[in-house]
Amino acid sequence: MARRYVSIKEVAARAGVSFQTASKVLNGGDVRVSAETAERILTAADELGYRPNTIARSLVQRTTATIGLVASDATDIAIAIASVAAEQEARRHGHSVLVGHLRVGGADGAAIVRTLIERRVDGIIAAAPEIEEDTEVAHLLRKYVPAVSLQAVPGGGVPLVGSNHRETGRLATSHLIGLGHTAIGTITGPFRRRVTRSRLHGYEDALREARLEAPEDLVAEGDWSPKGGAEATRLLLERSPDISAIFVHSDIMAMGVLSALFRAGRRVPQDVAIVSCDDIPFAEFMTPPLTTVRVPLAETGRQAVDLLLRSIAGEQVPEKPPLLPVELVVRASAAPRERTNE
Amino acid sequence: MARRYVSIKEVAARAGVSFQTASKVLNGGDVRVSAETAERILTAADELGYRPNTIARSLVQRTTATIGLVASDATDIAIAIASVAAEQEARRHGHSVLVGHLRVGGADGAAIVRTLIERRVDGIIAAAPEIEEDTEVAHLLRKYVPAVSLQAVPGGGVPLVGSNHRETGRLATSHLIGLGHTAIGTITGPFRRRVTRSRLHGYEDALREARLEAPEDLVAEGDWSPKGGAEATRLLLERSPDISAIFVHSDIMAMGVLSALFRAGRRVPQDVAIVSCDDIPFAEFMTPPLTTVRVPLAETGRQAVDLLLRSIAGEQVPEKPPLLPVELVVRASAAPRERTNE
DNA sequence: ACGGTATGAGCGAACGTTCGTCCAACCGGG
DNA sequence: CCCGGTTGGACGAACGTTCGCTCATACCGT
Repeated sequence: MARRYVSIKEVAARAGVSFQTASKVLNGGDVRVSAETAERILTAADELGYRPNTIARSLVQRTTATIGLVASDATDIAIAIASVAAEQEARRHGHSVLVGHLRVGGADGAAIVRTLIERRVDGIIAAAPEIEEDTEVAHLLRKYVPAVSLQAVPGGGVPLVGSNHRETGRLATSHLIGLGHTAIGTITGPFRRRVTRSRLHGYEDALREARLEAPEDLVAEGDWSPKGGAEATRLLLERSPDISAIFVHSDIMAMGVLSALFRAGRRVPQDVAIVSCDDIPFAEFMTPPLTTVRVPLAETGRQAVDLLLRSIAGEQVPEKPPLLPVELVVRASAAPRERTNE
Repeated sequence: MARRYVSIKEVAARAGVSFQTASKVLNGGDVRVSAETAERILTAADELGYRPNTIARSLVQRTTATIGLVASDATDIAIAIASVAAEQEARRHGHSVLVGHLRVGGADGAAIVRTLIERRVDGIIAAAPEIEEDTEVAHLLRKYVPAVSLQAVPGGGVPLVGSNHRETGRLATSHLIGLGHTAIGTITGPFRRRVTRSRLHGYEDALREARLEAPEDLVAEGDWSPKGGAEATRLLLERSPDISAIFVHSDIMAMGVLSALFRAGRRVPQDVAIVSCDDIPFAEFMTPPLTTVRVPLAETGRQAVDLLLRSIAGEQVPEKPPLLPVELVVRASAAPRERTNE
């Protein structure tokens, strides 16, 4: 194990040139160097196993080609998909990604952002709903570094990318309405999350369009987890036994919903129709395959990076770029309402 | 938006001291400085919003307090869980994490590792089965930087952490045997993966112990995806219609298995018993809840960074630390064999 | 043969820190 | 009144690059 990096000076020495000349051919742009000298330097570098020290480079260039990603616990598949896509997109543009995953609760958001800043990332992507109300994070993001957020930032000033959540709710709900359902419940994310409220608005929009009522006891709050979905389902069933359809705010919660419905002896889709949203990779392998509104998760991650990179480059980016479109994917979990008992 | 970092020199100037003195109180250890001077420096730093430049620090200290993580597409939940745990553990120890997610196929492994090295990470964690046979990656890991791997590394020389895969296969299979099953199939990961072969060995161990045969047509190769699981299931059903139990090599594939079985009209667990492994968070919310062998994913990630950190600190770490134990979690997807048709 | 222009390479400075050494002033004791 | 020790702080050097400027040589056309 060598375990000692060789510097450009050693390469230069071996090639018999000044280290600045070596620098030019090894990295710099304008190579005003003869072909043979260049060759000599290159082979010397190769023989020595030279790897440029980007730390030193960053110091002089004052940019690190690194972006920071603060994400909620990426055990949440939707977040993971966006994160991975973001990292790959960043790498495609020559940037690396420094990640920080919030602990549950998300109280360490500011701490994470601070270390990212101290490491002089060129920009930060915030992909963590938990920090939606974190004014300290918002302040850091505004003050120190270009940033793009996947969720609202208190006080604004940070471009927001994402999909059309309201449309998501509307689409899901009107699909159920179109199927003949009238007693349509919804199992939401945490109420204080913007995305939840938007989807809820979409749900209400659809009901209103169809002149249906939206009684409060048809909505139950979940927490994005299967367990929360299951609990909310039990609550809904108890409060409104005649419910025939549910719009669930995430595929992962839908797993819990399916599970709870199964245990309660209600068949899906015959007794209860389910439409959820996200369209995570295995939505089609649930039992039954999930009808869901596809949210462009990976695309969101990529767009965030592209926007951030433009912002880093000094371009003026809109604070509210167009929302990404969503699309209904029809599978088996939602069927027409059975009117057998009329 | 200020967007310009203030350096320690500006802080020093404002406090009326040399920048080296400011450095001492702001970061350095032995503060041979009067209380009032220190106070003055601190408030100056605060007023100016000073954030140390860790890039510069890294340059002189020749360590970055950063570890690199090369992971397969963390859309795979198991990988995601380990990654997140690893990052949090690293942060707990004051380290940041630079990630790189392989593209499908994993051909860019060496490229990722190389950029990690150029960024002078203090160590690297390899969490990507795809690079199991990548000799170039192996070479880089051995030569340049302390590393820990979650999968085999060709040529060795890199500590390996992980759980007992063979025991996993054995445990799952003997649970099925204990339930009275004799025609037990298995749906594996890709054959060329070490983990697959180990679990397969465990499966065979269990069959042998019970003096059961292991006909080749009872094993079908999957690819870790639900889709692959579903296809393998159809194949198995076709080849051996009398199969009554299946050991699946991952919970995610099990989703596809469950789905395919459902479509084929086979009930789980009455007609076919399923045991899989991993115990991902929503295994208990599948229909039916999955009996599975719990693999300590998060623990693995944490152990990897602990080991790596020790290795970075210069400690000699064993190349084969003890395998983490696995444990059977009994839920509903595996029931005793029904002998109705005897 | 001469001035002008490429061409090839050297060299000083700077990036923002940390680390160790050096120095001045002060203090107390004999 | 002088001397040794302590305290508080300054200062040079180094980390490994990039960047821009300078300079020597060779080549070209007239």
